[in-house]
Amino acid sequence: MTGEVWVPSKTVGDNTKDRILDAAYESLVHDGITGASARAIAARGEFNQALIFYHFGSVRDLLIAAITRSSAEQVEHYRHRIEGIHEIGDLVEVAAVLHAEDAERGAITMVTQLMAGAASDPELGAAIMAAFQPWIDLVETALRQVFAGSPLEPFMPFPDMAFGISSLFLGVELMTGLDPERVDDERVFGMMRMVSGMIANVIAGRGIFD
Amino acid sequence: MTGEVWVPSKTVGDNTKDRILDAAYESLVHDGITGASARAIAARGEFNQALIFYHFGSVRDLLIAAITRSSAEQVEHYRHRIEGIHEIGDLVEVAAVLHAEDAERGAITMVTQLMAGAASDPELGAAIMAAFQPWIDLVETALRQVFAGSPLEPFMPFPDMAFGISSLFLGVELMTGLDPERVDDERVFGMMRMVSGMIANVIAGRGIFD
DNA sequence: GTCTATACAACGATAGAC
DNA sequence: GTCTATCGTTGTATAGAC
Repeated sequence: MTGEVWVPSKTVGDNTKDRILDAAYESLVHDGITGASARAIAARGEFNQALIFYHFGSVRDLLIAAITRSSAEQVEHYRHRIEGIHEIGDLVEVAAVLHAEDAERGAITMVTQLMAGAASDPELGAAIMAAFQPWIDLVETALRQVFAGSPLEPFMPFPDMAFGISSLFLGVELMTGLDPERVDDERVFGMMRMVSGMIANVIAGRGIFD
Repeated sequence: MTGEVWVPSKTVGDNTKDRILDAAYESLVHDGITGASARAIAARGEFNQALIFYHFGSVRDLLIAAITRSSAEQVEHYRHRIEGIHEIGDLVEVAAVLHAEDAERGAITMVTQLMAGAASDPELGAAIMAAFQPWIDLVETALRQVFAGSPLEPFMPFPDMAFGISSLFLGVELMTGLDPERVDDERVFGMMRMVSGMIANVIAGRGIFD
C-alpha cells in the first residue's frame, strides 16, 4: 500500500464508452437520480445524446453499468488499503479517509442516488445490491482481520456487523449529502474512534475503560 | 402508551389538502422520487392534477409539506412510545418495532426518497434536514434516559450518538428498500440486542460479558 | 461509430369556465 | 375551490445521413 491518492478512472478512460460511463457517474453525483437524464449526461461528457442509446441501449442500463464499474474499482482500491491492517483503530482511520475521499468524489453518493431510483424499480434494486455486495464483503474481511486471535473472535457475528457498518456508512453519506454545512463528519468519526478504543481494550483483554 | 398500532393520518384527513398530502406520501413511497409527479400523485388520490398547484404552488413544495407533516406526526407518536423507557434493551425493542412499522408504512422510505431527490436541490435538502432534526433529537432524548444515573453518563457524546444511530437507521432502511428479499432485518436487530446487552452490563457496573 | 433531426410521451404549470 | 383544456419543456428513444 502506497500513500498515493487514488485517482478515479475518468482520467484514464479515453474511449467513448468510458467517457459515457464517466459522464453518467458525474451526472448522478451532481444532478442526482432525478436529473441524470440522457441529455444531462451527454451535456456533461460533451458527446452526442444518441450515443448513450447506441452503446448502452437505455439510460437505465447505462446507470447500472456505471455503478458496476465504479463499485468494482472502488472495492479493489480499498481491498489493497486494508491489507496488513490488524488494529481496529487503524481500520477506523481508513474508514475516515474513505469517507473524506468519497465526500470529494461522491462514490457512495452515487450509490445512494441509484438506491433511491430503485424504489420504483425492483430490478434496478437487485442490480445495485449485487454491485454493493462486494463492498459489504470487504468490510467483513477487514473486521475478521482486526478481531483475529482475540478472545472475542468466536462470538462476533461478522456478516451482520459488516452489513450494519455498511448501512451506517450509507446513512452518514446520505446525511452529509443532505446538508454538508450542518453535518460535521468529524463528530461521527470521533465517536467511532472512542468506540474502537474501547473495543481495542477488550480485544487486548484489558478493562473497557483502561 | 397503549398497545394499539398507530394508524397514519390518511384515515382521518378528509379535506382536500389532507387528501393531497396523503396521496403525495403514497406516491413517494410507491413510485419513488423519480415517479412522484403531479399526475401520479393526482391519480393516486383520485383528484384533479391542477389542485396540487392551486393548494401548494408546485410539486416540490407539496413534497416538502408532506414530509414536514409526516415527520412531525411520526416523531410525536414515538415521543410517547419512549416515555418511561430506562433500559437500553427496551429501547432496542422500540427501535425494532419502529423499523417493522416503517417497513409496512414506508415512513423512512419516504424520507430517503426525498433525501435522494435533494441531491440536486440544496434548498430541498435543508428543508428535509429540518424535518428530520426532531427525529434525531428524539433519539438523543431516549439515549439520555437510558444512560441517566450510570457511571458512563458524563462521558457519552449523546448528540453524536443520536446522529450516528439515526444515520444507521437511514442506511438500514435504504438497504431494506433495495432488496427486501435479500436483507434480513432480524440480523441487524439481533446484533443490536447483543451490543445493548453488553452496554447494559457496563451501565450496571458489571463486566461487559457478565 | 457518430451525427442531425425528429417522433412521441410525460412533465410542470397556467388560463379560464363553472 | 374544482374542473377542462392547453402551452411549452423535457424526457426516452429511433431513423437515417454521413
